[in-house]
Amino acid sequence: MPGAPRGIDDLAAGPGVRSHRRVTMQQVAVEAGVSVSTVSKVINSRYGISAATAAHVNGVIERLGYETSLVARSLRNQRTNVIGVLVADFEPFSTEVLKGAADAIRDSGFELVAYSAGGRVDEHVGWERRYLSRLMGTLVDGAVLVTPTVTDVDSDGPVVAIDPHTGSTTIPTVTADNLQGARAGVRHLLQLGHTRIGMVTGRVDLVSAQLREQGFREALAEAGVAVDDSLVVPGAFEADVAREAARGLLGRPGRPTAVFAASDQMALAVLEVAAELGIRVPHELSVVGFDNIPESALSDPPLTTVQQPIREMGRDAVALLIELIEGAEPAELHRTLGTDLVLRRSTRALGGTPS
Amino acid sequence: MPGAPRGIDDLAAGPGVRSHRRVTMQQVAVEAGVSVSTVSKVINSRYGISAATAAHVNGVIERLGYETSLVARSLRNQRTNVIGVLVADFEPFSTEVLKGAADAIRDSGFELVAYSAGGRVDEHVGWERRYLSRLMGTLVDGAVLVTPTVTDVDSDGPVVAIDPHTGSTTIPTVTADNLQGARAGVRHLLQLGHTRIGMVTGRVDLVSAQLREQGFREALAEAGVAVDDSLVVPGAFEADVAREAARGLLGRPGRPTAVFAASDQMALAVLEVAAELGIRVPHELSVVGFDNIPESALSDPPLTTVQQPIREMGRDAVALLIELIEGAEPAELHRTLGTDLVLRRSTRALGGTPS
DNA sequence: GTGAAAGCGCTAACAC
DNA sequence: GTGTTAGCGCTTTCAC
Repeated sequence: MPGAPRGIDDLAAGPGVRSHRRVTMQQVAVEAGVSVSTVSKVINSRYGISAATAAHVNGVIERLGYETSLVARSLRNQRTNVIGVLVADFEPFSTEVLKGAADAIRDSGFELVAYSAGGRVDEHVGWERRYLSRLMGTLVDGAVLVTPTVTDVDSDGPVVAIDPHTGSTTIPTVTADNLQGARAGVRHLLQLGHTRIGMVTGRVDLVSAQLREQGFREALAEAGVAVDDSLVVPGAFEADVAREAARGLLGRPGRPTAVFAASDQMALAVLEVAAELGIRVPHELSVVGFDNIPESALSDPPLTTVQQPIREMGRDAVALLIELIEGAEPAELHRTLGTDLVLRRSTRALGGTPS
Repeated sequence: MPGAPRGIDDLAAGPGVRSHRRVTMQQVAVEAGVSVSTVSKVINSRYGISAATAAHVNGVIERLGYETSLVARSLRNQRTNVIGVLVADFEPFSTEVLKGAADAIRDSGFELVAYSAGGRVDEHVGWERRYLSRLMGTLVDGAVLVTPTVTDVDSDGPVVAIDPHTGSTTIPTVTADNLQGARAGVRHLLQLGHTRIGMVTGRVDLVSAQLREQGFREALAEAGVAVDDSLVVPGAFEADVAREAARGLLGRPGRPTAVFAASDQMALAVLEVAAELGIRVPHELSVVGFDNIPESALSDPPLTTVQQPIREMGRDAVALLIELIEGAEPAELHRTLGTDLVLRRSTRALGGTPS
């Protein structure tokens, strides 16, 4: 019984009838009086279509406001020309990465889609794996994993990790020179005469966090300063956690004269806590961060920090991923970008004269 | 066969041998010795499956690491349980929105995907329309448009706009009380004794920008202060443009004693230019922003600004969208959230004594 | 309880 | 040049 009021039926009733469902190629074909495959060929500029037909079909497409369904096309083709970026949450670091990724995507013919675990990372370690298998090969041609919670992803397509998990051996990575960076940051503190230096560490499962702590320890050892482990507190790369840690660190007697935080977000938290406790920065406390996120330049005082080229990392990761997707053999599968110490006003010589 | 950890390769014994492609339901079915439809029923917990079969199939799924293809499922079902957020670029405002959206998505059963035009908005006005028709009804069940470049979207599904384009009549919107907010900001300046007040305006095609300018003019009129149109300069909600505008505004003789910027990003740019020109803030220039993005609290001096609950706007937009998707009749289709003046240190009484 | 078969919207052989 | 046909991986009647 032809009782179903479906869009296609409407259209079959006569031209010009617009239903509320999305316009399909089928409808374009009927409306243009040609076959679906002809429409498909017109859309994809395949050979073997007369100019007149092409023009006519394009007219109908225009008139009906037709756009190809990404999903249907993806199911049919193995290629989708979409790159996915998987981030745990939208915060300053991942946002910078996203900007870099967007830079790299420009004029590449790819589109960019970001998936967020919504900050629920601790509850769902390994969420990337699930997302990856549901998307890869169908929705995206490849993916960039930002600070992933998993080591190896047995993915069905190219994957590049930014700031990878510890022990990632197989997947290509883009990362900053965390060891050198941390060393430089701590050396700076040492040169200013500080010896009682605290550290707020990052997410223990990330290579970057481990290397930053290692750099901290090495710089201290190099200067013949013994590490006081009670001054090394966990911050997990999260502002809240870092704030708590900073309270413990700064609220106690014999507090450090300087703090190295494994990320700017955490360094900013240290700054806040210092203000809260009436500890003047840099007069009574020097603080060095890591990342050089935009916010670090705007803090009071502006943060001395180890800059890593986050945006460039996003750009490189996507560029590398595209090479992989295109089947090229990239020269290097593990790219490490340099870090620089950015001197601002949150550090100062121990016992220095007031400015 | 002992010691074969590659489930997929084992399975490839039959027809359709393709080693590295994703695991399909078909493969699970073969491996489990059942039909595809049975596997589908197990996955979707449909009735009519024996506990034994379910357990067995689940075991195979586990072993093979199978995950359903989002694309294939989307093509078949009308529902995808995915919500899309379309942003022009990843910057502080849209990122805050994204965070709010992520909040709202939690435990809703929906997933969140962000699409970015990659900052190429000016080149591609109306990009949302294209994305929308390619995604809606297939990839996403609904979408949130952040500061869209288009008025009406003849979309095939629910759409909610945050900070909409001028003249949007049909689509539901979530927005802040821009008029009141701007009035409050400018009144604050007037109360401090300023009368020569400049303004850096926003993207002219956005309702928010227009209302902020209107609020500026109304507050001035209300105080009996004539608007000097040469003091109203376009900033387009972009830091670069605002910087240029600020240079013109502050570099000239007879510069204003106060500036109201239609966004924090632009206010921050004004701060930078002031520093560049050696104009001390707030001593020689008061600055009021709009948004209260995180960065505004960290500037030097911290920015006095009109706060709009960006994150909440993201949350509300998604909540509203979900109602729409679920077929509910939302009580209100246009939600306006309150704004508050946040007093920090970038404003000061005209001719006030040094602190 | 389970399987066979149709079909979502699209593309790519291959016919005509 | 253009149409016909066969699926991509999945869900869902409807038989058995």
